[in-house]
Amino acid sequence: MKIATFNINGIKARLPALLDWLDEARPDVALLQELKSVDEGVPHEPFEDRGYRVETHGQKGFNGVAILSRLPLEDVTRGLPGDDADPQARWIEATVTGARPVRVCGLYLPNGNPAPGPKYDYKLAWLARMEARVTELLALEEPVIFAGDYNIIPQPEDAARPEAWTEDALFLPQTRAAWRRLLALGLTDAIRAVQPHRPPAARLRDFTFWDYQAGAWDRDNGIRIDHLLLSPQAADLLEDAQIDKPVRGREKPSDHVPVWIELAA
DNA sequence: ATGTCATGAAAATCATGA
Repeated sequence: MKIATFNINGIKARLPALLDWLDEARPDVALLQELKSVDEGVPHEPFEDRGYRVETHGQKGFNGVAILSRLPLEDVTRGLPGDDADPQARWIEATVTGARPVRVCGLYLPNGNPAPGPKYDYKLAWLARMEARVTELLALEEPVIFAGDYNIIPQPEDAARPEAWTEDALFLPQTRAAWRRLLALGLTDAIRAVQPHRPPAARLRDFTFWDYQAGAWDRDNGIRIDHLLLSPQAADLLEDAQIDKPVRGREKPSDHVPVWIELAA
């Protein structure tokens, strides 16, 4: 089972690039973020023509997440539990069944800038709600995937220029501490789990986002903020994890690229 | 620092979010 996450930065603007990538990458499941559209604005036909069922959790203008699946899909839920008054569409779950069932959670974590401030407070509160939901799902002792745009740079080696991010909500100590708490619950960072051996001082350059501004892509001035975290039972099935970096260099690209895993499931 | 992009409301520019 191949599961991908991709922040597309607008379903309307990105449809051609998204379909080109789907046709070549052929993931069984694609978790999309930043639809920037209501549910009714997401076309189904181009995906259904390719064998994908479409489940969306949209919002006008901003945010919005979706699950595309070529495998049987059930028990779809929308919204991150823990605050019924939160109107932001940033979380969707479903169970997909290949050789065995896998619970997939697609997430678009708040950016949090400027920090400090109310937006950063929302990011930290959202992370606390996510910890609670992760804890619930881990108790099932089943394969579970938490994939999406985390808006978290976990470590200095996840940025080309870490010194430029020290005051940023994506890299502040509290943000990184919340990331470490997630891992401490028992989750595995898929990209880091399968990377080839490198010397400790190596610049890893496994980036997933390059700003549109200031020639960031041309300079490879990127950050790694799109992640797939795996429950222990999912990590046991992990066969591969890759970043589709060349997608960033194509025509009319998103500022993020797809990241995917292959599971023996 | 920003050399950008997408969206929506308002009305062919601007505010917002990233």
